[in-house]
Amino acid sequence: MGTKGEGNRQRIIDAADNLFYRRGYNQTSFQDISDATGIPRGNFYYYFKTKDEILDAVVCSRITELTVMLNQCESETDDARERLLLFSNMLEYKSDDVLQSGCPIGSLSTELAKDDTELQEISRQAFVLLRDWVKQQFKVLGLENADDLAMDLLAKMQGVTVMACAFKDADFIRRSHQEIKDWINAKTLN
Amino acid sequence: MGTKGEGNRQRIIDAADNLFYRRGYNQTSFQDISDATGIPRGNFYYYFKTKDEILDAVVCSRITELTVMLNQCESETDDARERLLLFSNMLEYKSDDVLQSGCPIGSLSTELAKDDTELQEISRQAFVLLRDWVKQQFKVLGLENADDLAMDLLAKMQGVTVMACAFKDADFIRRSHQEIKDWINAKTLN
DNA sequence: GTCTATATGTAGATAGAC
DNA sequence: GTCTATCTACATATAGAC
Repeated sequence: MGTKGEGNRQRIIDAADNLFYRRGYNQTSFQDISDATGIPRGNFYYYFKTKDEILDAVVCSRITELTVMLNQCESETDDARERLLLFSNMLEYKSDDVLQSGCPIGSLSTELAKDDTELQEISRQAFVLLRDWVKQQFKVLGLENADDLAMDLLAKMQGVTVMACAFKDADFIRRSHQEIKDWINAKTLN
Repeated sequence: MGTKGEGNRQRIIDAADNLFYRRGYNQTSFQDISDATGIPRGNFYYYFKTKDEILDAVVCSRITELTVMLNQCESETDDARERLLLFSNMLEYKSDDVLQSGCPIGSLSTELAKDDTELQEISRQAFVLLRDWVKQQFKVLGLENADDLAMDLLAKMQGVTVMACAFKDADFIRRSHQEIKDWINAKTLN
């Protein structure tokens, strides 16, 4: 029992995840999610009481995916510096999506900052995860200001994303990614 | 003739400008603008045929304001390096607004990237103005890669804005602003 | 669990009186 | 130029049959 239901629940989350990224949270309607999944609108309320709850589930899903991605970075190398370089690769790896829709986490946070405060707090959880992980890598490398460096790295990546998306400039992503890798090396190589 | 009308037109633009920034373009309704101005909804269509036209007028208005601000930077000093430093001050000067709603230009561009392509092109005009002006300052200082440096500076400011807004962190703005000023000096002082 | 029908509100846009 | 009334579409959400 419940297997079919949980399958549908996940399909709703996956479709919403994609639509929230490509069109934005406020611009995504239940009809859009219904069209993408084939599941009728009214059925959503069996799984989620409100649209906010779908957002919450989407952010949880993203956090799970990010955790998997960060674990892969950790399993690929024991060197925290190399882990940070792998993490920064995401920028160029997701280049096409970034140019079209920006950063899934950054753009959601920016959008929800203009709505109710509670909604932005939900979206912030994903940033907290990344910030803590990056901080931990700098910490392992013996750097005192690990949290500041974590904020700096995330800010660099967000800034590149915003400008590259605004100007649809893939070359800027490539060039900036290289500069970010140089910065990571400069900070962590002694 | 027309004087009262143009006054109302500007009041609509100013209210829309503020609301587009604080709530976002898509989340701002004609009713919101009506409430803010006291001008009835239906009246808007005398001045603008569509909501898109209001957006266009708002972006034009912002470009005018930015031009004034950039002219002030130019009139304050003949040194392009100092002009860039003055420009970067905007980040800290508008700190409260940035924490609450992000960057008016960056957040609008990010939002409209998820709508129709034409809308984002409208919002991009403001970024083009800033990019060209910053580029010109670097150029005057004899730097070869002036356009790259302009993109780098804008990306830095956008990144700081996104992260500071996400974490509501005024200290991060202050610290990052100092680092940006150091970067400008490092690039332009020989 | 699934789906249809519908309630209720509000969006952008229009028509036409004044 | 100004304002009211209204159109059509679509939003979130609910009720209840199956």
